[in-house]
Amino acid sequence: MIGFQLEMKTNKNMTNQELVQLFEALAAALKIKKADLFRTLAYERAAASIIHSEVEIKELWQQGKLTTLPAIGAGIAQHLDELFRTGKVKHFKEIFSGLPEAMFVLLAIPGIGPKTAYKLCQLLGIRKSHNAVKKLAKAAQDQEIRRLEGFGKESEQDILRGIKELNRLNTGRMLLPKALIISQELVDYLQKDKNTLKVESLGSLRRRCATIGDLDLGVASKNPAKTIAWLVKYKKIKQVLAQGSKKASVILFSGHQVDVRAQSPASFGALLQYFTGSKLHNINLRLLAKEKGLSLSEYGIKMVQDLEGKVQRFSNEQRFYNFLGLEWIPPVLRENQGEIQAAAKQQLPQLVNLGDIKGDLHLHSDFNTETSHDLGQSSFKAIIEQAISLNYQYIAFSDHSPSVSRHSSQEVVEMIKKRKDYFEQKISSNEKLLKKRKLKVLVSLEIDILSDGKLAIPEKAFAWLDFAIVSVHSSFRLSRTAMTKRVIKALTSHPKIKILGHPTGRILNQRQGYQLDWPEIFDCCLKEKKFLEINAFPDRLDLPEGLIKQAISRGVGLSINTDSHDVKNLSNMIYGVYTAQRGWAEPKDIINTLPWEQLKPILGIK
DNA sequence: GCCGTTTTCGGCCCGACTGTTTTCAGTCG
Repeated sequence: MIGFQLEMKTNKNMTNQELVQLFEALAAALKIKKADLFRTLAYERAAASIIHSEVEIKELWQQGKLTTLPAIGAGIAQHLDELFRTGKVKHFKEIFSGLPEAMFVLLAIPGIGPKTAYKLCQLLGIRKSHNAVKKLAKAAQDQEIRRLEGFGKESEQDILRGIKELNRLNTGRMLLPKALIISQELVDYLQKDKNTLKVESLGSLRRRCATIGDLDLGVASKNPAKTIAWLVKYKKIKQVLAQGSKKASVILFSGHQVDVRAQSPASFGALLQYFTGSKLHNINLRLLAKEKGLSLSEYGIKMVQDLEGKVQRFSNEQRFYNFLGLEWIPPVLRENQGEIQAAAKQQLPQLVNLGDIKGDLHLHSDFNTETSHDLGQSSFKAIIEQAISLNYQYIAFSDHSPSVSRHSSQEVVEMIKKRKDYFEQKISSNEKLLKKRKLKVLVSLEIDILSDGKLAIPEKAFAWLDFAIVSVHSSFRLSRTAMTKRVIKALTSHPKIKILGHPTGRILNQRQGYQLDWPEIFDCCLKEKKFLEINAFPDRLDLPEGLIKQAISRGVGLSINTDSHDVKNLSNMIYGVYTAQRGWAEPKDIINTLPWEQLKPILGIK
């Protein structure tokens, strides 16, 4: 977790995010108190496990299933039970006793760990959390820190830089496309050096996570030290944070931190594996290795028994996994969601790829539907030309429904009929081209789900639609029960409604999305033959991967759509595909991998 | 404090880099 205040205070209704902060704070406190190292590690693992949980921990508690979560055993389960019953945990209070609350705020500053945070609070007399960062910044500016024992001029500067970095982190992580662009420029630069043999992204970027913190790159190099020397000459570097013979950390003028690791080509496969993570994936891979008497590192694999410590090196990652008796695991799957077990049984999914996508069912055109939402920017013509260049077999114009507050029900019907006539006319005037390029154009609509679950268009208007998407665009704060009822009511209110658009409503870095009872939504989709969207817009990526995996395991079909509001957004499809891959999706799980003739009956089109 | 299809006890990942040190502790990934 970054940029958040770690939580010492507890209550009966703690969310997963708050619990993660609580457990990280507990681990930090245990480190100060020099508790058993492995007990500390256990709390850190519990925090990591909660981060990855798709269900609320409180719900698991209500169902008596706390210990089904990895890294939650009898001990922590008992503490959580006390927490959810009484809002307090006696044992946690003891762990925190005697520690200043301010130190847990300072921990959010990069470069400051538990020991340093504690020491600074003690030596500078910082106790309260609300102004801790401010007080620390002032002490650093007043050059007080360099006079403290164990600190110096450099560490004082580090603290100031860290506080600046904290403010940047608080503004949110980078969206995936931006991270890809910035890293590509640096990849191009690194490839210009004659020592460079190969450059690859590492970490969350290589796993194609929705948001990225720092950028990590790995270089296979004939001379790692020279590669690092070449890197720090990159003209977009604002500051070199650390530089050694194998790695360097730098900050770019854009404010983003980049970590680069260089290694000889003979060990490049091991380096890729090691720094791609995720952390939990690697921990479990190492446990598996250990069972076989092997030890993994970024240099390769060695026999634990081998006193000479000879390391079996791997130039390629595939052989690294094979050596452990596993299929190569695609980076998008390395999130400790059962991929290691699946790889051992040769049962990894055959992931969906961009090339499998045969059409886009959620596009906004510039036809003015007099909606309260954003209109599309591009014309019919521009969009079909782009669809043709992507080799699509079908697209659907799914503009927003007309605003209900500004139109009578009769006006809405007329508007939708007018829109149908407009598209019919456009389709027929481009008939030759569409036929030649085998592109089917559908007239759909993205209909608002009103707060009571009614639709923003009257029943009559469906006559002018081939099918429809429904989405929530308002009243995000309903209770889970009310929201679930609302969505199910809307989804099942007409047979032409086929897809639930951006199902969680999340906007990355901006809002969390609303609460839904997912098992109920999945059941509804199965029973009523409805589909969930994987919205490929980079700040949505919605469904998130965890729910994709659950939906697939229940047999619910999905549709990856770009929700394009401009012709250039059609290329965002790849981000939806990455997200689908992270949710273990195969082509058979995604309805728009079907050729038109097979999709047609699924959408109920004759 | 967690975990186990050889274990219910005895393991638990480890190397790079930095700063302030005279040989190492703290942080990070």
